[in-house]
Amino acid sequence: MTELNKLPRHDLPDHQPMAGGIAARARAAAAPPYLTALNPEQREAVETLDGPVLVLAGAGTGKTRVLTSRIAHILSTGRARPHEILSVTFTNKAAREMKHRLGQMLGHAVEGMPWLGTFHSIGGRILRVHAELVQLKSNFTVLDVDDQVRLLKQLLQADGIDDKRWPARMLAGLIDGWKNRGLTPSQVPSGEAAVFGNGRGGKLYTAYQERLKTLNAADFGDLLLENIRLFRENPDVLRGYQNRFKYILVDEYQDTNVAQYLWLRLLSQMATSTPPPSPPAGEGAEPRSGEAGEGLLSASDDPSPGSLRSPPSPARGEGSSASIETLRQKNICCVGDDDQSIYGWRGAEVDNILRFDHDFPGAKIIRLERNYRSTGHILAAASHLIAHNESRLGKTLRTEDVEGEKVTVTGAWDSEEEARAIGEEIEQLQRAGDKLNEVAILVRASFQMREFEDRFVTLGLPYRVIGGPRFYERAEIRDALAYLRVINSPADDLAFERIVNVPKRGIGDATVQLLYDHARKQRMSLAAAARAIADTDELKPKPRGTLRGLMDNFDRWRMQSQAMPHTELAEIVLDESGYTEMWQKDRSADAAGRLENLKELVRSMEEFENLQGFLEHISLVMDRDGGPEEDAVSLMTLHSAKGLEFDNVFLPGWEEGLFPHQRALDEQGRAGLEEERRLAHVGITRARKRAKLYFATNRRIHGTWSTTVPSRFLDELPTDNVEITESKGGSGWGGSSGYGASRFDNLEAFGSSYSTPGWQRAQANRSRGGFNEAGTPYGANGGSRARRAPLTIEGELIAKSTGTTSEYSLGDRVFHQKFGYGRIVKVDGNKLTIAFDKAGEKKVVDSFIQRA
DNA sequence: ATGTACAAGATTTTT
DNA sequence: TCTTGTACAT
Repeated sequence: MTELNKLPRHDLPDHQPMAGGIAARARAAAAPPYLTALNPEQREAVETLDGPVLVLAGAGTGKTRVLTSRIAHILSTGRARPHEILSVTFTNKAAREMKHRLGQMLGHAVEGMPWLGTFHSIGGRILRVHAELVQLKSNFTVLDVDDQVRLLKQLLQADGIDDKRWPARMLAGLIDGWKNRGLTPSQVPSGEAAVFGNGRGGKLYTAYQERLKTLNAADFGDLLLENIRLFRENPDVLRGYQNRFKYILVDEYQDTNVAQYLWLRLLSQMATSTPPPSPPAGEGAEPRSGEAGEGLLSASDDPSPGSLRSPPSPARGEGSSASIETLRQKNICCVGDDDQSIYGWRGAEVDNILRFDHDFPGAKIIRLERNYRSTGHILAAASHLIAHNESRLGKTLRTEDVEGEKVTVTGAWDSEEEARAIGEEIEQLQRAGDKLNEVAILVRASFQMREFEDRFVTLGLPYRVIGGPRFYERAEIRDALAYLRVINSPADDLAFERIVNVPKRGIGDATVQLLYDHARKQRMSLAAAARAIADTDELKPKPRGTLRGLMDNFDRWRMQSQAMPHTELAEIVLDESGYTEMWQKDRSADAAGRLENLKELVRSMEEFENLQGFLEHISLVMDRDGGPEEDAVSLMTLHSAKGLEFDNVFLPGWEEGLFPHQRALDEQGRAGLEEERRLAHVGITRARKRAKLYFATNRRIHGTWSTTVPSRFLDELPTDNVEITESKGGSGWGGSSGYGASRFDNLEAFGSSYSTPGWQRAQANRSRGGFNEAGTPYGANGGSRARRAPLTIEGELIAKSTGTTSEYSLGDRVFHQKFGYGRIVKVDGNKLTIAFDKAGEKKVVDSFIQRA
């Protein structure tokens, strides 16, 4: 308890004024300031340090503050040292915010907290340390979505699957989903594995994993899945981490998926729970991820078998088995809000939070229900709306703030008028002295943004789009990174493929396909294949020359990278490859900006010690700090608004089909509707002072105008807290008649149609697969393959000279697709010289021939 | 190998 | 409506 006490008052978060006066000061002398600033429920959440704790924190109840204070408290009571605390958040943004707040509270002590980050970044770190145990090299590359899809495209092509009917994106989504649910290839339910027909989905998943190993790569899902496998197969490693982390803190627990849950469970050594009671969904409900997680567990070695799988003991101990006693119940603290779970569509499992006390017997559940953010009307409206959800734990948020302004609902003739009306209201706020930084427009789908952008441009109103394409996702940055990646790890196929013809050098699809065929057959990387083929007659002289030139360039750069600072290397590479030149010649409007971005990239490399370190950072963080912000309206989707707050929040597009989104309804049924409602709840609760909802009667969807109907969510708002206003867009309509007649147009008239959701059909079509036969553990098929496929960089060298001896010998009669029949006259490793009957003597690689 | 013409399809998004 | 990707011609 040292520097914590010296905390200056202004470091305390601002929306929750400290109780003033002498009494408060007296208390402050007794307790450290990070505790006195808390209300009783928050304080309980901070001070309950022993055993598992679930903090059910509603919107705006200060959950981040609870987490930071809790860490401060752990440290100041000397229960753990900074490096013994594991704190995971859901996004980088949240991790940064957390670090920032802790920095204010703890000063430089934060530097000693290495385990503060996201699930994936921490999983990635653990994996790098133990890479050899999962058959990777520690310099493995982490594929992003784009790489992932391109790799899958190759696999599909090799398998003769039409990308039209079964796009690689779809397969990527499937594999992602499986990984989120903690399923290895052998555990994918057979029904789901059959998606491409004939169990092909599962086979492709296996092939994909094999290819990743060959390339010494992992995708984001692997960061956790491989981690789980690592822990399972190496109890000593697991034990090490279990001992290391004395306290585990989890933010946004409602958004954790099964893989994250399993990872946490292993680390915290919790008792195994039985699956939640099967949902009352009726006929043939699809297997939900909760069960899938159990499948994973039972299929492999649960560290604590038997006794714990029997019904969960609600109370700890209870005279039952000693094994529970011996279980170290970790001090895990999860913070979340079931009403803010909005990522179900990508595998988040609300059940995780709903069954917390099953997983952690004796868990203490603390509710934070005092909202410090919103005024009375706003909170009441949001609460009333969310109360329509059936599956929730239920919290009653309260505020001691003033009633404030009512939530407004405004109808507009069309989306254009909606934009105009909002634009005008914002200008009015601006005139009244409100900061634009305190204004946000939250849309359901990103296509809605365009109209607002157009409007703001004409008005000259400064705005910023949040969650647009990020820095590291820009094409030029990814290209530049690809060059660096190939230098850093030559086996990085995806990077190689990306830049092999950028700038254009005349190496087209045909050449790449040839390389790919060879690489796949030989189980080597594309770069290695390029090297092997560059010496043969498979290619025409021109592409062969360019290819060899490119490989030589890479060799040289790789050599230089040892000798010079990596920033300098980057400049040289971009220059000599002709990449900079390409953009300089480009006459389009954004070329200059791209060049600027490239410079920015080189600048940002300076912070890192070497290329390797920089690339590692990129693959895990892929994020950029926004510079200082000038005063501007924020425009973003509801999803990216989670965790933010603004004085004034505009919520356009509350129409059936858009919000709730039709697709959510079709695909997820009631669950989808409830998630949409949670999204609506999140939207409204972002507002501190004013929440303004809009709906348009006509909206252009994909170019064609269609008439829309106000969202059912509008009808679910409490009348007392809502005011129905007229559109100020002033384009004739909107005044006297129409929507004003009843509450929102003729809502009642079609209200009954809600009850016939199309989702039942959708759900019936789905497979109700059980699990595959308890299968081979993950990676078991790696053994047969490893012999011929040297994993990484070494593979290059082997392919280049000898090592792999050809299975062909002198004099063999062979056949070649292009050159026809011939006889082998020389063998050099896997390179053969063949006298062809028609084509004469050619050098080829053995993977292109077969015995005649 | 590359440029152009047309068709299809178009939530939410982090790592 | 507009973007993206694929088929076709150069």
